[in-house]
Amino acid sequence: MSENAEDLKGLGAFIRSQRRLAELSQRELAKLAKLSDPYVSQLERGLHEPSVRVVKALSAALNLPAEVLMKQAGWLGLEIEEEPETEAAIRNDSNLTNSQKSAMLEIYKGFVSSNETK
Amino acid sequence: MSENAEDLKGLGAFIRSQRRLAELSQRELAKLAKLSDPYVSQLERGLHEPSVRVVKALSAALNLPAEVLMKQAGWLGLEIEEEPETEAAIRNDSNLTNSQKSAMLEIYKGFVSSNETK
DNA sequence: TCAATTTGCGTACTTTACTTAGCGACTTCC
DNA sequence: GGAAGTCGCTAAGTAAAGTACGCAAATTGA
Repeated sequence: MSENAEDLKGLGAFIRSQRRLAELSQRELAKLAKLSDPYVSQLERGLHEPSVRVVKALSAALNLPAEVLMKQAGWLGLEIEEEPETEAAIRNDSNLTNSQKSAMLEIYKGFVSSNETK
Repeated sequence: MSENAEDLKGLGAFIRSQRRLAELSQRELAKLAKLSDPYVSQLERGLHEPSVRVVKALSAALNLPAEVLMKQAGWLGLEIEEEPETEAAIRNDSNLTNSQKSAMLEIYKGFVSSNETK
């Protein structure tokens, strides 16, 4: 049945990437989420299935909705949205002026197209 | 901070009511969900916080969407909130590399904070 | 009436989640 | 040259999740 071992590795990799994006060390994230740092290390390598308590603490520390982590863990059916709707998010963001939106969209498109020609 | 002790009892009571609604004994439900029957008994009385694996197995056995049980356990926000969420969209965008994400996030935060002091 | 099952639960045990302590491989700074 | 800090990780322990076994109080049914 191959099991959820793959899901665990996926979740771990996701946590690691989000932690690095937030520029946090394992110890810093552990402190924010009130966990031990070796356990964060073990989770990132997919050695354990975290409890819901832990997932909620991690998502809070990483400023992510808990649903996103749960979905990564394969715990939630896809009924929770979340597509890479970056462009739409920028356009709909009331915290940005129109010219700021244009600037970000241009930067974004530049990044994406430069990646495609890789 | 007795905290989630109430949530646990609520979840247990909910499981029990759903099980009876389906006309199942604890042993039958346990077999369907591949659990031991004393454990089902313990869960219904709120003695333990089940893992996600167990919640999923129970919801499948009871023909309920997992989200319903998770909400009963207080694990899920009541709905999919989502504000602007531009940051989350950027972070989740698989079309961007990590350094590109960092760059866009920095630009974005710069815009937002400059607007606030206006 | 009285076996024979079935119900839910107490208890002791195993397994897994999670922590405390510490190691080796870098850095940084004197 | 170090000392001193930080990084991710291993190893060994504790605590909590989950199971195996059995018991007493209901049911069923002859």
